[in-house]
Amino acid sequence: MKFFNTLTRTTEEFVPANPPHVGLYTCGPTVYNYAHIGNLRAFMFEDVLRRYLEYRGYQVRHVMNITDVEDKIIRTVRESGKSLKEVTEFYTQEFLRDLATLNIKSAHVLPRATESIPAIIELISKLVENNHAYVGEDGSVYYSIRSFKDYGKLSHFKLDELQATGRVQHDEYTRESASDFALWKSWDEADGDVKWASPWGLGRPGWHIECSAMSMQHLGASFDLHCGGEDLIFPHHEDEIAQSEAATGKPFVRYWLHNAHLLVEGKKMSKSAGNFFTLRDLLAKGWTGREIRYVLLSTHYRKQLDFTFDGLQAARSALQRLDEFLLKLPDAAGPICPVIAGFEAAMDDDLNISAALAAVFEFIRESNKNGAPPGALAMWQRVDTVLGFGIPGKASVPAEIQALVDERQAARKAKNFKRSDEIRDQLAQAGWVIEDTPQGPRAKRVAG
RNA sequence: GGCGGGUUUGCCAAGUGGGAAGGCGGAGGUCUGCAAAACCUCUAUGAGUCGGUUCGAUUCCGACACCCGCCUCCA
Repeated sequence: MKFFNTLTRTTEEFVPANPPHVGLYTCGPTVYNYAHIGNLRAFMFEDVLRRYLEYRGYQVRHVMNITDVEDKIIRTVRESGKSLKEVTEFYTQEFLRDLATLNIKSAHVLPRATESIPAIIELISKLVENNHAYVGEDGSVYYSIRSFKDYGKLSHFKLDELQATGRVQHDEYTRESASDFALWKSWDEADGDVKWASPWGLGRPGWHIECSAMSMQHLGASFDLHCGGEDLIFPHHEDEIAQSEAATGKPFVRYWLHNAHLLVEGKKMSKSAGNFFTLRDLLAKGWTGREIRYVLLSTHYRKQLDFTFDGLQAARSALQRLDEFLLKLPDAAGPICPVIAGFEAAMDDDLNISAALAAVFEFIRESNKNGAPPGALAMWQRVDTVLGFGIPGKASVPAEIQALVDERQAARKAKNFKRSDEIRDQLAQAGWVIEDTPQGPRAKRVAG
């Protein structure tokens, strides 16, 4: 199995440090608002990654942090008059619900930054002792980028090539170099009750340090996989490497995987453009979690994805065709048939989902034409542990619906087509479609 | 300015130095009392533009055009 490693910018064979165990850390949400569809693409990619690793027999330990203390959260707390805990707990639960809607597997460990303060302080202390960090006048602690000679190895930026932008100059904190970043931010009045005691006085952790502390706490000083959106490459992940490796002297992460962002209807998602969607927005428009799942995972994770309503419609049609196929498969009994040709080869190749889905649809067409191989349903159950679309139940037709189907069939036999068409309309009203197949009528529930 | 990605059929989207997957849509067909549903078949002599290398390029190299991302707390 091969992955494109951001660190080397090449596609490399994946070899875990300690097989069959795999340590996977994925950067989680900052819980001050609902996740939007762009956020969810990242979690979808990570879900497919994890599921495929498990499919391949690895025992994955998946850790995803919840960032529950941060500037934007504090602003929300201040503006809402609620407590930090109230705000972050609410959005954390909403986030987990979104993941469930999309059938994204929950991480095994979901550490919160606010529950990891001791580990964070310990890590910062180590960096201060090592002279990789220093305490500013106001009691904030900063990481000294110049102290880490490999700084820039992930993003491939050179320090002197970094263009200073407005944000650097506007920073309210004191530090020696504009590019140094805060490990610990000293408390001020605007922070309200959000504060913890530390060797440097009251304050709160910076953003990057929490991921270093929590990932190493749960996965060790070195682990296999670390993922996130491509925007996190710099500075977030670059800074994580600097902090972690300066503290431990060991290589932090072996494979870095990053997903590209998405556009909505060809444009960058923004509230002012009116193309900003949360999952609840899409559900309210009548789209289902699995349709959204299909759209989000069907484009390769390193390619920019254009999220459109045409795409959702296409996903709906494709899934209907898949469901139709699965419903006609005989129940599994006996041996499983070989996995769809090409599926694993495609997924092994840096999760080439497009090619994998192409293999799936070729299999469907071939099976429709010449009959599915025995054990196909059991095989699909295994494939679906990766795709996560779910397998439609052989829907039981309610008795009153079946009675109408039978009555219509009797009317047809008696050539009473007026009556049979009435019943057909009636069934349509109730959300059922009749398929008159050579084997007789079949009632099918229609979506929407 | 620095670093990086992209441009494939109506839309979405793969692979590949030697006649371009797959999905959606569209067209035709099978089935049907008629439909619908379902299924089958077909649907890019051409891959942003111009050069080069090669027996041969969509695939390699070089220009150019356009689009996009990152450049200090946005997945």
